[in-house]
Amino acid sequence: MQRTLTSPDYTLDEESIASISRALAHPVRVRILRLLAGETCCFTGELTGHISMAQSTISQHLKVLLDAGLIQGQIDPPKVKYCINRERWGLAEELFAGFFGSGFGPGCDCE
Amino acid sequence: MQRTLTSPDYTLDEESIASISRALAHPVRVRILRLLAGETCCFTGELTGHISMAQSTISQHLKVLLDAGLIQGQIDPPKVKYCINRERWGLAEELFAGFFGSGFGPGCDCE
DNA sequence: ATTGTTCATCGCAAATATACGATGAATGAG
DNA sequence: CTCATTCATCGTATATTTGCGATGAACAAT
Repeated sequence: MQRTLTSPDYTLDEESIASISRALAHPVRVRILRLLAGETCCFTGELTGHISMAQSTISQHLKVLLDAGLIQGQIDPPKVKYCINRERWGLAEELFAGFFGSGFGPGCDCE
Repeated sequence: MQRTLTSPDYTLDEESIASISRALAHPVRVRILRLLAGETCCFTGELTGHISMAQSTISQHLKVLLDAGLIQGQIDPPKVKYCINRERWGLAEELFAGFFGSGFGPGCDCE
């Protein structure tokens, strides 16, 4: 499937926001990030106990978060410890704050 | 396709973040929101000029943003004027700020 | 009534996402 | 070496997303 008819000229910011959003687009991934960021940071496969999904499915979701750069893994045999990628996390925070915080044009007379 | 094996017990916040994220998960929708939020309030037709996608495709993306509540439409025959739904926009801003701003657990010793 | 403009919706095709069980790889324990 | 544990990956099935052209609905102007 092609993405557009002609030009795919998206801003880096636009691509980044879309990319991070795709990673956040499933509630279970939001849940995982919450667990990692909030409570007991640096979890392992204890996620499997907290989430009631097949282990393979959770692993897939972790991969999505990894690919988005939002988390990082660290092998600690025979387990793997995951935690938030603070750098990327902070970048995401700024990106979204800037996006949602963008002002409204002066001529908006809707509603 | 089933969503989970057993419990779908997601928080309202988790669902909301996932839902809004799905709407932001395509760069062209981020672009559209930027145009609506930043510049002036737009008619659909002006978007057609700015985006180089089939009119039907743009209309579909607008529908996604509408369903997510991020924008609102106002008919002004024969055109339709779209603009940001400020209320929802502000709520999204808070949601994401709270999410990304959530602190890290004291025990994070990763990396 | 007919035409033109603007936008939404339908129908199709292809790509992605989601979930699961089964299997494979890596490692520590015995 | 063999076994158990932990996690990733493969293969499969189904659902959703994305894109387009074609068509439909609403309305203003003629």
